[in-house]
Amino acid sequence: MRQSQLFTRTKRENPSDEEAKNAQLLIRGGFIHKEMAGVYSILPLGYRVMDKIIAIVKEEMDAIGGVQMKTSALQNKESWEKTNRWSDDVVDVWFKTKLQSGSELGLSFTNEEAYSNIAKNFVSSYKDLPFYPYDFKTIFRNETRSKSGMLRGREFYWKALYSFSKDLAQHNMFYEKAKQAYHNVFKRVGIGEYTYITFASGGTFSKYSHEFQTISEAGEDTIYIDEEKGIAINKEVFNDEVLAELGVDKNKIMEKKAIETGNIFSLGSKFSEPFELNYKNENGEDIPVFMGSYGIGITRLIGTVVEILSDDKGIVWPASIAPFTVHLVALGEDMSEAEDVYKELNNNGIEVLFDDRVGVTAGEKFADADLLGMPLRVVVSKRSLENGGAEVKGRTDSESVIVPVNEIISHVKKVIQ
RNA sequence: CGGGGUGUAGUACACCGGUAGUAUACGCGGUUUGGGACCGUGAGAACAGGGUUCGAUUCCCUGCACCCCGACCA
Repeated sequence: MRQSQLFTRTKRENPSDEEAKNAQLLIRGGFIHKEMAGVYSILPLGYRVMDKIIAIVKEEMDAIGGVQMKTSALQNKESWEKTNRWSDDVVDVWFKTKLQSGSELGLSFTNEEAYSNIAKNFVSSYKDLPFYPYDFKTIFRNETRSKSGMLRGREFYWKALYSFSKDLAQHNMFYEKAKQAYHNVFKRVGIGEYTYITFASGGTFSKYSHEFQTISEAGEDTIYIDEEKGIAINKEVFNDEVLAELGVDKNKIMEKKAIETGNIFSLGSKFSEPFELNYKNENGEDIPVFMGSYGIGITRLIGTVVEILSDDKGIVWPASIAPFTVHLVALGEDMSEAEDVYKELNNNGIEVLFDDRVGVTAGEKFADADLLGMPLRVVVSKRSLENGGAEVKGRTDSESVIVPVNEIISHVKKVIQ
């Protein structure tokens, strides 16, 4: 994409109405636009990041048997009354509205009811199980206080997968696969080394749920990390008994603030019972389906990556989710050589943002490249050509290297793999 | 929802009970051309309502918006 065609502009200064680093940088770079507190529109650059994260999550969900679908945002009252979650006294984050007829509706704040309701139409025998539908969806929560930019919004985008199994054993097999898939996701989006599977409160059907907590001062949760075991314990369940059960030495743990970037949860029959979501077993008996839920906040993940991986110059995108792999910067009036490089990169399937803006100084282009955070910066100018080609620099490198023009493609491919 | 703070050009900030200023961004002209370069010039602003006052952007009240702390986060 040509930067001259990108309608967004970078801003030199932080917005006065954002304190959170992730929101400041994303707004300054033109990745998002704030509509109101806790509500952001995703601009072209931000959309490319979101798109890549979605692709990664989709791949991992498909790999463990997930089947993608789409549940509706508008939800009818009846489904939620079955589980006693319609009343504002029980759930205080509802956004509700009405049809012209007067019927009440709600905007999805989660998906259990929607999926249970759908599954009821298709489950009748143990032979129908298990299955694992999931979707990406805008979720609405009327939070009393949104905060921290993209980390806690009133409208956000998530992936929710639900497992429908015949019993605990079948459920557990998938649950373990899901754990691994989640590890894969966080590793692939570049925050694996900061993210710990964390034991948290479990509810009726399992002692623990598992959260994926990414270490960050911007986080709302406090966790205790056992580095050796590679696990953590959420403060909400932290006590001597839990420590003993998990075999964690109290003297070897670190207390950290963390962002809950994902969670997986055994639901058991909590939802299948009120929906009478049963199947017939081999003996013809009605048995409630054993459910599990698996969520990842996509927009929260974007904020988390920025929160963790940025530096004082701007954002540092991991190559896997960067809007573009290469930020091609043309300096000087004669951009013909840069144009050729741009075409060549495109022809080789390398995603490139081409700073072809006329009359913008070198310093400004460099500052923008740092702020926008593409993994590789390639400068083509009179000087670089005199020096033997293009200057290639990784976002976090301090020095660039000269690469002959005819070797740029192979060099880029080698660096990003 | 409790507490605290803030609302002024697109953005970030000043000042002031009596003509609202600077930077940046933007338009135009020119000089520049490797880390947000420079000169000239132009356009552009007081959250809303009420009150006090000769006069309110400034002081007071109410509302609204935004930020932060806490509570909440099934």
